[in-house]
Amino acid sequence: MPNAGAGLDSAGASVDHPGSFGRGRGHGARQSARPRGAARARPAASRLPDHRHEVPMSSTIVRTRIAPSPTGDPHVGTAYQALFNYAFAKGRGGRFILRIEDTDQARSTQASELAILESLRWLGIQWDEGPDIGGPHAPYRQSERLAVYREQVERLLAGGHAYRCFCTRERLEAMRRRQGAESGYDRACRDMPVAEAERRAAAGETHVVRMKIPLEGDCGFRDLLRGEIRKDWASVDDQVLLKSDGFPTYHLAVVTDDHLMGVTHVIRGEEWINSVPKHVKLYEHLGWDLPVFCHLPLLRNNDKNRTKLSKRKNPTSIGYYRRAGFLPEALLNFLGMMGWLMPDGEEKFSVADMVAHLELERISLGGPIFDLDKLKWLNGRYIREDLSAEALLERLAEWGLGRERLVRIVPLVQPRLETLSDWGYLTAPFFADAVPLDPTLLRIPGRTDEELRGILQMVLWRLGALSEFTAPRLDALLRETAEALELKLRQLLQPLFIVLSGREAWTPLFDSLEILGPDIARMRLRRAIAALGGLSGKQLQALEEEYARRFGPRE
RNA sequence: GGGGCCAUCGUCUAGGGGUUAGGACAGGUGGUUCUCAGCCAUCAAACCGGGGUUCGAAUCCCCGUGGCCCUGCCA
Repeated sequence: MPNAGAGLDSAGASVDHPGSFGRGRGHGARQSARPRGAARARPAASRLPDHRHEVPMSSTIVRTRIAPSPTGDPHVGTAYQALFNYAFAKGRGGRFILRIEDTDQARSTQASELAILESLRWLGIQWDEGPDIGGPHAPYRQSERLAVYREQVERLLAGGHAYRCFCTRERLEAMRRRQGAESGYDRACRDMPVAEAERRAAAGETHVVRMKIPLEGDCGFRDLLRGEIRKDWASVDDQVLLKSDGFPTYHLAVVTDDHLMGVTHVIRGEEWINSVPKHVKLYEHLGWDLPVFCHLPLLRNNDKNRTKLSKRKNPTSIGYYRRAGFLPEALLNFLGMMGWLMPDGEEKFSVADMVAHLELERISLGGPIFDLDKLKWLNGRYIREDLSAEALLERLAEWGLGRERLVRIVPLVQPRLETLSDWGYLTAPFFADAVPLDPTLLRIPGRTDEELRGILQMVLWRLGALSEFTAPRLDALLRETAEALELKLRQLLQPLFIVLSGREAWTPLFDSLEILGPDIARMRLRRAIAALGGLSGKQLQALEEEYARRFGPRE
């Protein structure tokens, strides 16, 4: 039993009053710190409603948020975090907020933001405040709140808690090369006289603003699932807060917005634990109360080392699951099952069940593997247990058998139909997830299998970089790709027909690809590469270089 | 390299000082069935290792080991 309250950083103590640390008398207390068994061993009678200790101020309404970064396809990890934040807030009569963290100007795109919102809507996770519907703390897009962050930066500078740093990227790179993988920034600008720094800044010299991290001592804070966590300041970097483009980094933005938006519970991925000390320090310097921190385990790949879920090894795009025919309620149920189960152990449960029964402290901490087999089983249960034939028909239409989609397919097959009954065979690839694949058919004359794998990988990357998945764009992209790879168009397209349809001939590729959609198309490419033997890390690295040479840098 | 976090069947998990360590997916076998799926039954399958505390440790503590994450003007 750690000596809880005593050693805490002063800021840390403001989460709860010291009393909530020990599992003192009777009720209340004990759920937050969970040094093994402390929380779980609590008497059943106290399980129910007592959550006062989780809220900084007892009168405050619970507010949680999902804060995705619009830099790619909507990720199942985002849905996972959203689900727990949503269920927790709703279970406490609270509010759930959607905030867009688009502070990376280079990578953020509007298309990605729209796709993320659309994916969450499809899942049925409804936010109470967000960039599309507004709310009392608008705007909910960080790129529109730059003045807010700048104000905090000024306060930090004025208080001597931050400093301007004029180091160039080149210098930083050289420094990192010199000191290897040791701890971060060498703090070269930390002791620059303020007058000099202000003069240079006023003269328009580009610079960033960094946080002044204590040189000694340590920081303690509490995680709802793990109890107290301590970290030496010596292992914390003088983190950049404001980039030279005037945008904040995650750390400044998240602290500022979580406070200003009244977020009471920060429920997010475990990957952030190491950053909490910086955040704690910012809360302290800015004079703000800490929220409750709750770090959820990371979803893992089904590989030997259980690495963090990645699109390299797993479908991670919500859009893929949608197109592959998973029901949103099954996907949510499955995500909810990652680390948590209903109190009675039932595996099939709805979001409403979760809202009614979720207790964050019952989440298990081992990183769960996102196991497609179990997801399929669960999805099957929903299909056969919850839907009448009539309702299923409805779902099929919504999914991919609706008139608006069929209307697009008909013109492609019409020239190829001898009888109406050819329809089924010809269009089957539009309505499948995977397609039967005979790898022996996959080849490009004059190229080795390894070269073919590389070509498919580069096509995969190119498709991933395409902002608009439409026939004309695909046409242009694939012609350009063939040329860059020194292939005739038909040499490139021929294997693509096989990869995408499982056949040597199909409906016209560009149009078909558009209808098929990026998620399924890219999945089939990945499966084909795997069927051909896959690519090693070394090969991928070489391909990245070749790709950069031929098409420019990726992402 | 440094730091943080984590550790029950192959997988998701229950159990948190005394249990035949329970359930589910996947796998095996059998039943039902025109086939398959489903459904039912059944089998196999786990407490990372070593110390300590204790009458008793999967459970509490320590040390290992392993895994993950962080170590960016990404988030």
